Amino acid sequence: MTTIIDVARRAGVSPVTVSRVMNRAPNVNPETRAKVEQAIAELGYLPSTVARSLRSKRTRSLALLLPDITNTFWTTVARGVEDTAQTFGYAVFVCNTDEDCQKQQRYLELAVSQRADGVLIAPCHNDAAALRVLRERGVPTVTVDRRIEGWDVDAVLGDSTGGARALVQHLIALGHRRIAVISGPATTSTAEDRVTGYREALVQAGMPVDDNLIRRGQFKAGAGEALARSLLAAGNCPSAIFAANNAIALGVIDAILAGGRRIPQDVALVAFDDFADASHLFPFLTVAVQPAYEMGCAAARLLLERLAGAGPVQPAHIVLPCRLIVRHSCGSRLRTGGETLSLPLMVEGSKVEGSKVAGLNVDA
Amino acid sequence: MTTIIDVARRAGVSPVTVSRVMNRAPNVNPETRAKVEQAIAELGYLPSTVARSLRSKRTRSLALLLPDITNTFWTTVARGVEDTAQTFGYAVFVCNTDEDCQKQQRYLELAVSQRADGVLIAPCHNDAAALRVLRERGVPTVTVDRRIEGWDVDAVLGDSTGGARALVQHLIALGHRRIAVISGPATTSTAEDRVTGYREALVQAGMPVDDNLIRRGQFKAGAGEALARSLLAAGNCPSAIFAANNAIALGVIDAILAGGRRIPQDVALVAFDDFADASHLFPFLTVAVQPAYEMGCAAARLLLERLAGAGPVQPAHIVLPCRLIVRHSCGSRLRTGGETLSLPLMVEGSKVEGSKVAGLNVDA
DNA sequence: TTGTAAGCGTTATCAT
DNA sequence: ATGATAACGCTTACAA
Repeated sequence: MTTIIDVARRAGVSPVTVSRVMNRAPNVNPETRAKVEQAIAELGYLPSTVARSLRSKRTRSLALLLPDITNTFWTTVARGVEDTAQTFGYAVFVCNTDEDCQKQQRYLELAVSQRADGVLIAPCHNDAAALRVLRERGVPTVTVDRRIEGWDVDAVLGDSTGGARALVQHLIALGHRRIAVISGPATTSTAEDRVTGYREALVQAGMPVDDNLIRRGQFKAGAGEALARSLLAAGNCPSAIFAANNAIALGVIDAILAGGRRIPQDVALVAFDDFADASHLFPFLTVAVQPAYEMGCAAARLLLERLAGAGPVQPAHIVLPCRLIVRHSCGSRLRTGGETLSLPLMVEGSKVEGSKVAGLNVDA
Repeated sequence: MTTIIDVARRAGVSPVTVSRVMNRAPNVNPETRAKVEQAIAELGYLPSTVARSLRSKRTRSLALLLPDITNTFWTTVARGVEDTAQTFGYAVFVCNTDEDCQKQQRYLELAVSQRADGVLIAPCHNDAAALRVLRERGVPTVTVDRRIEGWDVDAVLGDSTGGARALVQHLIALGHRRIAVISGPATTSTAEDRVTGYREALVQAGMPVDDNLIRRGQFKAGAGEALARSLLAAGNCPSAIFAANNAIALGVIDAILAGGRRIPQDVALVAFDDFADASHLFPFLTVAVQPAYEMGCAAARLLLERLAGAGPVQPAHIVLPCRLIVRHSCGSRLRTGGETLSLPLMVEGSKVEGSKVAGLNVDA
């Protein structure tokens, strides 16, 4: 493969000069630059990032560890990260952890071995110990969508608590008095924040919290279905279910329909996250949508600022608001449309309570 | 960061010995190995793949270029590739080309710069010129889902022609006589193969082929919607539409419903590709499902065999069969289930004609 | 079985 | 503005 030396010879200069041209150094004679650029073009020279990285100690690459690359929420986050990174000349490795801490550990070690300049991660567990590999090496890190305990690190989050509260308030406003929640693992902040929002809505409405209506499992369709089945099989079936993410919602839909029940006539359903292009095909589903793409952008920008030595001194916790999309469905006929409400922006713990969401009272 | 020299010092051996231990070389004294392994553990040493790659001239990484990372078909392919690659100790960079040849070109150059050992690509254009960067450098390459013209390279494909034929035969068997197809760009083999299958089904049934019912655009929801709208707006509206992939199908659904029509009562719809977890929510949609995960696995395995110096001498063209999932829907009530038929396996042009699919005659 | 020496392709540093 | 030199961290080739 062509090297910088081949180019240098062809252009009649030293390798260092070629390097300068490649790196847009200012102190190069325009004529020399032209010669070199011609040689580069003629030889189709593409520099080895491997050699470059070894010498410069920067790879200009980021690692992005996601729990489920088949979930459009995560792929949308990934696009935000990639687009932003690319703007700054950074490449992104996307790694699929499958919510599996072992797999995550392997990928983290890989990221370190690859000498990624920084890591973006939706940790599969909120214990900071899992990120030790990064912490003890001082690898710049940003968590996405999830907080961790025990390491105050940059984080970009959706407003899980607020979104959950709004969804449950919506159900309450519709008259539901027996509402269940099916959430993710208790070891992820996102799952627990959504349960917290659920509780808050009930308490604020002066309703009792029945722990039997709070179920936890994986953020996966299979788990959602199993939990919903057991919930529906038990006596005193809830009139509404809040699914803590889109994958769970899909499973819940299965479970409800499999039991011969209808949505929302027999069991109402609200969910966190949307279903991308397919969203209009769920006319019955009111959802709290996170700004996935923007979350990816924000996380990448934060990380890149750190790498550039800029950025806030204190670790930043950026919380982006969710959009509540209220969908109506009287029967089962597919119908598009719905109303959109924006929840207020929240940054760094400056929670805005109440909001117009509390005033929701849309007919279903 | 800890280097091999630190480990060597700590273990009281030379760096080469550490290298031997890391690489599981056989000629290392068990006691020495133990010492070294302990030093590695104590220091938490993770070797630099950057330095390793520079010296060994192998990065143990593959580049995977996909047109749309938010489409579950592609993410499923990606998982197949990753799982297989990981088994062999290879990392995978996933790159999102967005069906944009310029973006693809940049990613190819990046892949070469990164010195990826091999490239898996669903080319956004069937002209081999776009892959020149790879070809002229002898980078081992496998195309996925799409063929290219002008470079006989390894390829792993779904049976687009057969799947399309089966879908259209299904519509014909149901009595449809005016069937439209909305396909992808004419410059992708997949789009054209599906149009070919469509034509074949019509011709075999002795039906006329009306070029006005053949529309082409992007493999995207927006394109599908626009094309379907213009199709439905024209006089002599088709009674059925064949959408050449899942993204197009979503747009078509939009267009049909927006026109106040129902599916399938007013306009029937069949599509290539499924919708992953959400598939059961499309009770009206008969689809030809490609074995996406297996396609990814097969492509990765083929590439890795090449890298290992094994594999067939001639470029291989592996064509995997599609599953036809026939879904029924008399009304608009959500209903799960359906029938599954397997199309015969096809490898390397050994097309199996006819098959039991021709005998399809399921009521809708 | 272990070690020494050299080099992979680039860039940092210093010199001119 | 340009070049000479060394070094990044590892593995290959060869020697002991």
